[in-house]
Amino acid sequence: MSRRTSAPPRATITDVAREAGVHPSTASRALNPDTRGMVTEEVAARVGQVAERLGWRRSALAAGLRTRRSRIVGILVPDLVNPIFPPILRAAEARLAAEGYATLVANTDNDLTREHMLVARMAEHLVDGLMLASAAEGSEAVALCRRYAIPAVLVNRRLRGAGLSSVTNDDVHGIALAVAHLVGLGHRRIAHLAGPPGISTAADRRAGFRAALVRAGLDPRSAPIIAAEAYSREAGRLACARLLDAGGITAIVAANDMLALGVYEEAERRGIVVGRTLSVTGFNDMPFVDRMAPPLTTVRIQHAAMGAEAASLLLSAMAAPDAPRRSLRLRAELVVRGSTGPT
Amino acid sequence: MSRRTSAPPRATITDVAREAGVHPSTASRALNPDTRGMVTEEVAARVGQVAERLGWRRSALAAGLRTRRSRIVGILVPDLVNPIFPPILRAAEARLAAEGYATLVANTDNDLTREHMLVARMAEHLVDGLMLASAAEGSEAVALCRRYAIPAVLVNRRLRGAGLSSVTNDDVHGIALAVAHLVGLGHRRIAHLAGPPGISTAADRRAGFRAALVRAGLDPRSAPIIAAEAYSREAGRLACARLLDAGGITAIVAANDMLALGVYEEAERRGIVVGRTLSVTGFNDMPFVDRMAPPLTTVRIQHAAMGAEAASLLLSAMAAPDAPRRSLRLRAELVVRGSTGPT
DNA sequence: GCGACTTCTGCAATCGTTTGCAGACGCCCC
DNA sequence: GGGGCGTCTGCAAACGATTGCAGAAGTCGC
Repeated sequence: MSRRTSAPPRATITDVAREAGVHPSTASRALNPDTRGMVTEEVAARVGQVAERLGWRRSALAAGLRTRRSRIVGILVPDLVNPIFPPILRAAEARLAAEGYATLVANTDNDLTREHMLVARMAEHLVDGLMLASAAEGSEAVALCRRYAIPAVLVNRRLRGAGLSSVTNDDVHGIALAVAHLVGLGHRRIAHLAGPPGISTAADRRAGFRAALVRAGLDPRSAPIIAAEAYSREAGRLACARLLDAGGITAIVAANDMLALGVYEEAERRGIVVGRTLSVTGFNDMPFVDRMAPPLTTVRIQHAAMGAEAASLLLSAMAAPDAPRRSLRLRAELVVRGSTGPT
Repeated sequence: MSRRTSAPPRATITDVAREAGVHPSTASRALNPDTRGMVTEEVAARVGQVAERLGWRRSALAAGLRTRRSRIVGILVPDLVNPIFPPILRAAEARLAAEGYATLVANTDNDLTREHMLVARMAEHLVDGLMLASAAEGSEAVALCRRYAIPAVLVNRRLRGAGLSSVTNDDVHGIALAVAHLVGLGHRRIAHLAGPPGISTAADRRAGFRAALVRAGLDPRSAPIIAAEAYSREAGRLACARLLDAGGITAIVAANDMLALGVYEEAERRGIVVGRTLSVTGFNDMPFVDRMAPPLTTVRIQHAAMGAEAASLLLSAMAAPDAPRRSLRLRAELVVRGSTGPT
């Protein structure tokens, strides 16, 4: 409203053209790397210099309006504060920035209404692509992308029938590593502290857990599985309490480091020594879990690679919207520390 | 280039106008909350319905081109993976989103060239404002903002003579809390593990350290101060090694939790028990430092408030570019845990 | 020396909104 | 009944770039 504009009017491409003695269209061609070849070397140089001297900067708005490409991509995360997202975002942003894209970031709070609004807003800004790190079941984000014809990829989560490329961890394999490790230590009564329902990582890890037990010759039906309400410390603690109340277990495979920390807390309350009386494994290898007491045995995933690959997938999808979808699964590895020990 | 457009052409305001039997300008007024009052109730309703039916979405590009406002703000951070930034970003994004702004995020890597390029890119996108969480000395970001007439605020760092609003922690007071705590425990030979030079937080905390010693009646000249090369674990460990080599100290006030963790590591290597033989304090209260071994005594800062306040300041600056600058200092509090003990 | 061909530049339309200006219309009051 | 005023809507010109088309040179070969 009240933008008291004392702003020095920015130079436009028309100014540059006039100053360089050429037509704006020629200036445009000279200034755009892709079309520079269409003008004489000499003209290109002259226009370039004038542009430099006048401090000209392309207006992404005007260019985007004409070309219908904003050179912006959006990234939706549930909650940036969750430590697994920053590395993903950082890697993705780096990759995209290298290709000349700016990155719009927004938090959905796992709130579908909010998510809807944010996707719509991004559509208004004509984002060239969307990276969805939030998609839970019930999300309309995918449908909206289709409606607005915005290329999109999923990261960290899959979604059935979304018809989108995705990059995820090999959760099944990762959990199998944890289970095999515990079995190797002699554990037979192993429980699973699962993630909240409706989230693909939770489902995959739960399935991986059962499969791994079977492979180890154990009966999955006798292995307790309890789902936490959320991927949070407190939810983990509560679920753990139920697990311990049932009794009889010597190890817990948590779906997540955050949940594993909940286990630490409940164990502390009960005077149980993690790593001795009770073995615990996490998932993600968040920063600093190597300095917990005890250091957490966990499954390390490739955060940065996930972001970078997702960015690549998105770039492909933007370049060729009709190309077939691809799903990448990134290898996970077990990091053995002090929270697991022989039974 | 090859966007094989099978895209269903989006409805424009002209389509809506035609369908509603009014002129595009009227439709524009009806669809814009600020100008809705200029048209009849009845027209507004009709246009609104048609827009809804046609699935019309305002093109932020076209609107921005005309109004010279993009409704986008940019946020520059050095490194999103540094745990203090996510909460700041999250709070800022929430506040800005509520006001209808989208948020462009980019990492500078503390690389001035990169920073320059990113600010330029954001200027191309005609951001309405910029939040700089990265500004170190020597940064041209501030100058660029002035040149491009982009309202900006600093967050977490100050910059002399920048002439910008800023929101920071009360570092001096925060460090004083840590020092007073240690002195209260009987420590007299206290060292400071300072942050890298050229960064305002490092300078403020260093100054706070000296001032606090004086206030406690100790001689600051006999208190060793060594600066780490960076705010990182490894840099902290190296600087700590030099501190311990010099000998004679019973406590270390680290400028940062990350540096404090470096102290943990070096202490471990030397068989020193943190919390007993050596007391250590951090700064920031990053997630999970409460579960370190030992739990870290540290100064808690108001991350979220910082982001929210910075967003507010930026909103003010955008609304009234010529209004006077304001500097907020947020109160810090000491959280006593296991890493400090009586000498 | 002329036609065909290539290479470079200019012309003008276009992307989708917003907004100053002015006209139309209805109403009130003298 | 007419002048004045207020309210609503239409007109057209921006905003700053891109691009299909066409014309102007210049080149080459015969």
